[in-house]
Amino acid sequence: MRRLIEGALADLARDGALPSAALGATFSVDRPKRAELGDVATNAPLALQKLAQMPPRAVAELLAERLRGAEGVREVAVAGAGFLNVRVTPAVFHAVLGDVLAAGVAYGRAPAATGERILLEFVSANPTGPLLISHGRGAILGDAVGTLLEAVGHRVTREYYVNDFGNQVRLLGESVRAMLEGRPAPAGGYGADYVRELAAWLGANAKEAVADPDPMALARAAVTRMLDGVPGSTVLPGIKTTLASLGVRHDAWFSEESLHRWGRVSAALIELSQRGYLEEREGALFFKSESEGDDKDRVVRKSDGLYTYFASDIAYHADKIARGYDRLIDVLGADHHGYQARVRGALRALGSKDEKLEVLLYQLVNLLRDGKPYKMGKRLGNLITIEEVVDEIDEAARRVGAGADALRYFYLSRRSDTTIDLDLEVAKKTSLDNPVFYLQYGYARACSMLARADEVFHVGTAALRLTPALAARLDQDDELAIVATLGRFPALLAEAAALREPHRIVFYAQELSQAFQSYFTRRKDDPVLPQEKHTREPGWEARWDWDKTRARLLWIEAIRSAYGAALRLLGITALPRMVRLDDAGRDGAAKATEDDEEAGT
RNA sequence: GCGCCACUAGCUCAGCUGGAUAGAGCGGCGGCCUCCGAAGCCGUAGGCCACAGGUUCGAAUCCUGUGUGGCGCGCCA
Repeated sequence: MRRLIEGALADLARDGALPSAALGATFSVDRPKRAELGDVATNAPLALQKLAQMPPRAVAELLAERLRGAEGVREVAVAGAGFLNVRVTPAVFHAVLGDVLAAGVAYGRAPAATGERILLEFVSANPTGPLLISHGRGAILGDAVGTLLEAVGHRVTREYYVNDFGNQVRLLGESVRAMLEGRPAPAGGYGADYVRELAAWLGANAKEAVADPDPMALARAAVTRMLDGVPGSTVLPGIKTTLASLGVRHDAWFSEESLHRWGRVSAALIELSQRGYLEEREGALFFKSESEGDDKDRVVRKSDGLYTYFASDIAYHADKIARGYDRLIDVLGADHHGYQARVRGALRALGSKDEKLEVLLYQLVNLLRDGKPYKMGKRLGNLITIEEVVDEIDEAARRVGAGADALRYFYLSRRSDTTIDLDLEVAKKTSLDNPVFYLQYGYARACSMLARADEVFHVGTAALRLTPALAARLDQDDELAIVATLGRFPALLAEAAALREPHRIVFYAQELSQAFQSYFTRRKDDPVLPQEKHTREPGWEARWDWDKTRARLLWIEAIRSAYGAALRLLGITALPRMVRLDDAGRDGAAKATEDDEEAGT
């Protein structure tokens, strides 16, 4: 439709009816807010008025004249100050339906590997403790952004940067050692339950690391356990396991320690030094990031001779560039936003284009309990892990995966730049009222109708073809409105990917589900499939309008495809059917969970 | 003090690359199951879009300022 309008404008310019300067204007081509106005609306006349130096209504009239008679256009109306409302022919809707049916769950996707090579770094939580509920946001956001980018044709490497070097890791090792020897944890060390479990396992299974005089040997063994988990432990399932249970995937695990081991850190610093970006002051080595737009210069080597975290970060980003990516995306929590300037500065100082780096910042998750701030601390021993929240919801919903779906929905349904309040009590109490189940229910309902059509009436959509005659049987406004919604999906997906905003997909899926479910409830008197009251009359089969049924089944199949595509992008399970939890069952399940918890405390 | 992010219905949030009468879920009120899944649907009440200026034919949307809240400003990671 946009092409049609652009074409019409170009024609007008060529004919001299419009100044060619007017072609530079940007305008919208959308569905009007009120469906009765038309199928497609554009504000082009309003947007063009300045450049065209004509009143908008005059532009609108010219454009309307040009569009009338164009293929697919049924009716054009000039409205308001200069809007153009267009009604399209049924053929346009049918073409959309054909596209969706042909593409299936791949609907809306661009051909693979047609875009940029992107390195997407996310989570990268310190491997000194289990993943907490607050880490979930970065994990799920990063994963969903990765999926979106892939869907529009980019080649994405998802990477977890493992901070297995430096103070924190050393302290983890020392805390384990202290635990093994019955001493209290060192200052700033770790003393939570999971360290006890970690120490017990390492003491029994990693004798070489325990015996090694190098304290880093034990620290490294501990990090490996934090990532892989302690077999059979619920306290320490392992970061990789937790991410897998959320459906979060990484392609690569990049070790910070390896940068040091292979001399990458010193090499990067030498490079900076040769370019005149390093300066020694008071015994420490500074990177002159202030000259590259940072607030102040940053230390890369402390006066005690040890490199800072930032030093490895320079080397890490230099390495990413060297690996040949077109774009580096770092998904970071808002508490790291200060990093951008210095890392950007370092890339620029190393002679790379800093525009390659894109920082996707997400605001933090505020934990509340009964409306009051809930402070978590590794030393307080009150850590809320992803694992435990997910398990609890799984149990309440009586399905493994329900917790991951609920958490993914929770995090993905909000824009990344707003702070989230997560009330643990409310989250538990309302886990079964989570809107994610609404999304899944709509999908299950579509599947269930298709299955019933196939099994009971032997009308499988796989064997059906959308012929023009069949397509013409879809003529109701609400049916065509949903087709129009399906038609929007590819553009929406492209936009969501470009803006790195998965929440747009959530709201789209919600809208689709709502329109779909509303349709069936409102049309109880005009069912797609024959009902009992029809089938008990002899000879009903000859009287039933099977073509209408076939047309609508294909329509449902198309909805199911787009719907499934959206859920897949979000990483939310598309369930072909959902086990009904009646009110008693839901209460019972919720109650059982509470009881269990009390028993466990 | 400086920087980043936000402020939209009672609550949680969409809408923000300017466009027509600002939307959804939850909660409130009132309806709808002998028939395609009621984890559903329909209706209804509820809004100085934080505030003040500015730009514009047009501002929830862009700019400036103010207020409130979150986060950051280590020779920590």
